[in-house]
Amino acid sequence: MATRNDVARLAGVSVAVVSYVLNNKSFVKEETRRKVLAAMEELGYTPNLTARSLKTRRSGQLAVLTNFIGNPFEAGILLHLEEAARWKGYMIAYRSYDPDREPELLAQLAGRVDGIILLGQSLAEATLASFRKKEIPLVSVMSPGQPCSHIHTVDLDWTAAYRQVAAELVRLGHRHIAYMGHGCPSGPLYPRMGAFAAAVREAEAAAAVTLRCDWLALAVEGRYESAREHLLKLAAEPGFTALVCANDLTAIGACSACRERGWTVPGRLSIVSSENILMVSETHPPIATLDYPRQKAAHQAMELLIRLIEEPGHKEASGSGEAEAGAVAEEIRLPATFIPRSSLAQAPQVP
Amino acid sequence: MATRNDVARLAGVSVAVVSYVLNNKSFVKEETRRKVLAAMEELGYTPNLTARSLKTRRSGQLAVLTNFIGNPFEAGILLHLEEAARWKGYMIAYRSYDPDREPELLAQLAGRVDGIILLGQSLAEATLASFRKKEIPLVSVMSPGQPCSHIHTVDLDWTAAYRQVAAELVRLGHRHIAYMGHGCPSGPLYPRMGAFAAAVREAEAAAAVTLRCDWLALAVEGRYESAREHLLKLAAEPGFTALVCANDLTAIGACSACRERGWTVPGRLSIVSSENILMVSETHPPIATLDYPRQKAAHQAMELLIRLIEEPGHKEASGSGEAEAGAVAEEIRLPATFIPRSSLAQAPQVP
DNA sequence: TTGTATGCGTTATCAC
DNA sequence: GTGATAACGCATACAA
Repeated sequence: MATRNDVARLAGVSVAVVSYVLNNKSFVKEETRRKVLAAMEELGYTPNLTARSLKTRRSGQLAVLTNFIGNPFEAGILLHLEEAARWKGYMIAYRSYDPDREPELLAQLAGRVDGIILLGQSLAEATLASFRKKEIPLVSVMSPGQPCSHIHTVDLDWTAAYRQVAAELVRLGHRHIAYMGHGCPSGPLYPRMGAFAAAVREAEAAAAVTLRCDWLALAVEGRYESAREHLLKLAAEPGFTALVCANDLTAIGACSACRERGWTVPGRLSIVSSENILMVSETHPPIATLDYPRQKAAHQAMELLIRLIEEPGHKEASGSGEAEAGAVAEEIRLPATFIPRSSLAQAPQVP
Repeated sequence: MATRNDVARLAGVSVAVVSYVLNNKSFVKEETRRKVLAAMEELGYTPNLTARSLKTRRSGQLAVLTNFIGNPFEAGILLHLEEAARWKGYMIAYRSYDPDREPELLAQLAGRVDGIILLGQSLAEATLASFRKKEIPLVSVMSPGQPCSHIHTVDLDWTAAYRQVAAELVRLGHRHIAYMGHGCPSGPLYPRMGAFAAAVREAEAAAAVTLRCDWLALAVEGRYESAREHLLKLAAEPGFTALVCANDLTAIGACSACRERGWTVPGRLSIVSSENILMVSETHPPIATLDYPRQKAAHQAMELLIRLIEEPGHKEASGSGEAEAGAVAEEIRLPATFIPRSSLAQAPQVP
């Protein structure tokens, strides 16, 4: 609407002075500053951020990519990401992620965002290379489903977390455990399965027991329905007494499926979940889970991303050459807190 | 990184031709087009969207403002808004809304977004006037807490919706009903209270009965805790047999509070909720609720907003003058579907 | 302390 | 069919 020219004319100064005032340069005479401010006020002037971006090559915007914001877990992370970004003077450009639309990604983001936060998505190497070439840094909250080269990551220390869970299950006498994870290898739930497997092996060694594990991979979406179907399959194998879920939505579905089948929780089946969204404390019974410190994860990721933006060349940019030796991806691992709730109990005696 | 100039040089053409190719002008010689495309490919060129915005005065970005994306309801709307925006070629700039930061709003959004979606927030009149002056259209999904002048709105037809609920409650013998709403008049839950009051009056007239209503206004955040506290207060008044909640999060909290107090649902108390987020079908008992067609609401709002952007002067802009006669705010009302579930039953006999 | 001039990467209007 | 060139609104080096 009103431009810097209009302000300058009204205040009787040059356009440069208006800029100086806007950028709080201290050398502007106080009287001039007041005149300029008055003019801006009168015209209802606001600087055009687009023009500024063009000049400064900084948009002040950060992209957040996730494929399903409907999960309160992801939404909670977005909440805290936005909060952290705002404190640092950035805005969030939210865009859902879909592998089919990945080719467009670059064109839609390049020159519009200063950095990118991934929520556990894995990007094609070609895409990653393009972003690196354009020097758009990228940080992932939650490890990408598939290992991606040189992606900075903030995530829970899943192995340590599941170590606690496995130990607790063993202590309570559970010997046959099912893990309900996610079949889609590009999604954020995938790495959790591997971590659980590792934790189980350690637990066996430590407690000198043998655990039998079933791995249930959920089909892509509709976690509730999938949880139901998979529980049915499991019902064919009567030995198992505990179920560990890769996320809370799945656990809630499993819990509800148990009720439908007449299985008591934890009488027949103990359930332990992961993430600790608000709802799992309000189910019946409340579900034991691993608390994922979402705020801390979001803030650390944001801090890292902004550092990469504002101190270029610090990491990644070795600049020239093909051997990106300097490009060591930072990997921040957060500790989880195990939240015991009444969905977890002693294993029932099996005949 | 690579600019249009680089492409032009490499392809041995002028910058204009590159533009022609990008904009699919048909008059470009096929051979030239191929040369240009090859050059773009080789350089990994992507048009700078910021520069384009500056020139075209269109950013292709739409702001979404909400104050609590942690609620799966709001998150679900965001999801569908993004979806609709994407189909139309727009991106979403997500920003949390906080009355304290409203003054900054204009400066952060002006010139960066082509339009704004509010999620039930009410803005100060001064802010609204500024946006109108800058011709940034604004559509609200859910009615703002406080009536705002000339804001286009898409929301549920709450009066009609609660009419169904009230009739059902009366039919089941309930005569003393509590409504748990939201005390904060600027939030999206506030208008629902008024709608329920109206519906109750109608129900009384229609069924020739007298209903006693208690109104419980929740304190700002932490709905679960608030739900607990207010239920305690209600306990002092033993007569009531039904509770209607303004949203599902509240209802889940209330349900859980009942369990703690040893009140059975629906034996002692029937609960009806509003919104129908995924979780309320998985609680124990499942909670009867009003389904809010989030996708439809989001899509209609987005469609309206984009129409306002792309057909300026159609609405609002009578352009000059003070009497904004043409500025009739559109108000789209969606029908709700009542979802009966087992949290709702016959009223118990009271002594 | 302030003004002038240049360029950021586009689009769009002209000429040629 | 294609090539110069002038804006868009801002930041800033340099001159005054």
